[in-house]
Amino acid sequence: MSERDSRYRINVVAEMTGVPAPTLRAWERRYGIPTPSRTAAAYRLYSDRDVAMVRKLRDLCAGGLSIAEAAQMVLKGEADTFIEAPGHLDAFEAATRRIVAAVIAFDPDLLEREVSRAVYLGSAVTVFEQVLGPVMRQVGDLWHAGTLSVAQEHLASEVVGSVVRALSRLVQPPAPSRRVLLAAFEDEEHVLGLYGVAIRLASWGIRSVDLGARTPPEALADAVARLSPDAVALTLTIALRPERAAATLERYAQACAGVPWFVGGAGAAAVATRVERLGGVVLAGEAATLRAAIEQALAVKPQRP
Amino acid sequence: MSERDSRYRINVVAEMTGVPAPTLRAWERRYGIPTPSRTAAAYRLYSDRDVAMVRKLRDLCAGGLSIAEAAQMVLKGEADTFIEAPGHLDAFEAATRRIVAAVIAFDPDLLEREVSRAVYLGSAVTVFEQVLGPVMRQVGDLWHAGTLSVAQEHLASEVVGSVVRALSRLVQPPAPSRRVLLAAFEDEEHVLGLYGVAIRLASWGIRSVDLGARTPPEALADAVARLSPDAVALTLTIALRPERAAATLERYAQACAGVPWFVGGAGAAAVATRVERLGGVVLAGEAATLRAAIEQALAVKPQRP
DNA sequence: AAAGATTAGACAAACATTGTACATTCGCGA
DNA sequence: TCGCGAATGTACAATGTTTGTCTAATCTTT
Repeated sequence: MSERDSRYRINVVAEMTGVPAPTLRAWERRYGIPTPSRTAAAYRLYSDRDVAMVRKLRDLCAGGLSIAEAAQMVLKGEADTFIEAPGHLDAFEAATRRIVAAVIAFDPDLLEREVSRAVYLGSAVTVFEQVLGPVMRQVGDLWHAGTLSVAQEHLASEVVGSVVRALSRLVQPPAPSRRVLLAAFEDEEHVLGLYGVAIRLASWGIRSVDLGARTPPEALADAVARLSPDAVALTLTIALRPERAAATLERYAQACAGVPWFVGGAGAAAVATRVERLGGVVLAGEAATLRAAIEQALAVKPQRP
Repeated sequence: MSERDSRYRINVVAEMTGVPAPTLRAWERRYGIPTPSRTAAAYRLYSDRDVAMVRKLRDLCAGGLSIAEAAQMVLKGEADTFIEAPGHLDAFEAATRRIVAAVIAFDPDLLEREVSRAVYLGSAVTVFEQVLGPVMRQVGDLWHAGTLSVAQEHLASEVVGSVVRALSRLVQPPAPSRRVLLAAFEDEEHVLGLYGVAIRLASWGIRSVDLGARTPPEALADAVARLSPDAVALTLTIALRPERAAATLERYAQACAGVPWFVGGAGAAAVATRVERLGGVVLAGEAATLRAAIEQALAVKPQRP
């Protein structure tokens, strides 16, 4: 390559990779990786290769490995079977891109393969938050932009949806734990977010019961009455019809009578004030908000007897 | 498949499987299963095989076995033969009844448990045909009869649907094989039958690509054009609006231009004559018809180049 | 002189380990 | 129907490991 290898000082590398300088030194001291060259005055000079190595280590760690194992892996050259990131991307971004590319190419086999592979990239929560969630967001965007056909969007939803659903069932904590009821508003077809919530809840030891898409308020009321869940989470990505929004929300609020309830999803912000007036909680930032809200809600109501 | 020698720390495994870390240690101590390798500092390192083992134990427990029995079974390698165990019809019927009972009782935990247990009763096809299919039929009937609430129907669909979907993905034959495109009519929400078809096709070595619920004819046309499948199978359980039925069917028929296409499901009989006039095939007795029809259709069109 | 790098060592938080103990739960015989 | 004992998940304590960060003293670059 005619590319003369540029050299970076440690703080530049820290900036580029997000790994603090002291940590970089610690990695070198403890695992001997990377081993940058030095100036006459012993200042570290990282080559592009070194930087790529740091990125690889960082990604492997994010995937659940310890730094010691990651280092060993990279040293033994095994890392490439595990992650093939084109240099400047981290593993999750790369996986996301490959999956979206498979959707664009309309290649179901490739899509299956890439999605299955992504599942091994880390814990369920990580995979959902870093890969499958973003994939569906991008697919949605591309679809709205007219880049993707309806068929492509369907295919992506089907494959990714089924994997996420399977993941969410796989990680369910054992039975005697608190339970959250999940459902989508009526006319709401998108339930991927619900599975994401289920996965996150599971990682905090909370089970979820999913009623799925298009759950009418009467059904929700019925389920709440019979199951007495510790909370209810609803997803809303579409826009409620303005003239009926108030009535609809009220019916859902009544269905949740006495149980903490949350509304999340892209369409939640639009109804935030109404929801709050009805005693519900709107999940804006999702992950962070959810954690706080759930903790607060479940702290009040102790473990079921 | 590629042998991955990834190694996971105990907490990662706990999150992946939903089995708490202390329990994992207890299982290892008491039943010697799994026996993860150790780091120099005696930290447990679980391989993918170990993780799969934990999942199997977990599932077997969910299916009603004690952990001791499950462990013994997995150790002796019986867990897989157990799958093909003697299929007395009573067992299937009993499982069906227990699952329906769980739906009626509105007990999500019991439902999960019974469904998980049923999965180990036989091969994917058998389980679907003998248990999960009948369950959904009965649930549908009970719902129509007003015995089940909407919430109960939703819950059953969600749990059974996700299991069937997972099954159908699990049994997909390897890539270089003939391919059938599956989709539901627009406005059609019930896709369970499609997964059943996918499972059956898989047992004959045919892959399927699923576009899922509410696939409009344009999307189908797009998918047919891009994927050139060997056949298309559509599901219809609802009644098409009479005044639009002819036009709708025609659009779907055109979407399938040149490819053998089938219509199945409870609503198929009602449009049988029209479908046949348009060159499609109606699947009446389901299993038997499907086999014959598919064989005939795919015999004409050879393996894709 | 100020900003930034170097080393070595120390430290604390997070996480694992083992062994023991405890509380439920469940099946079985009384 | 009542308890008894085995089975099983979980808690606790004491100890050890891993790893990011911090400190102090010194040196280089600008």
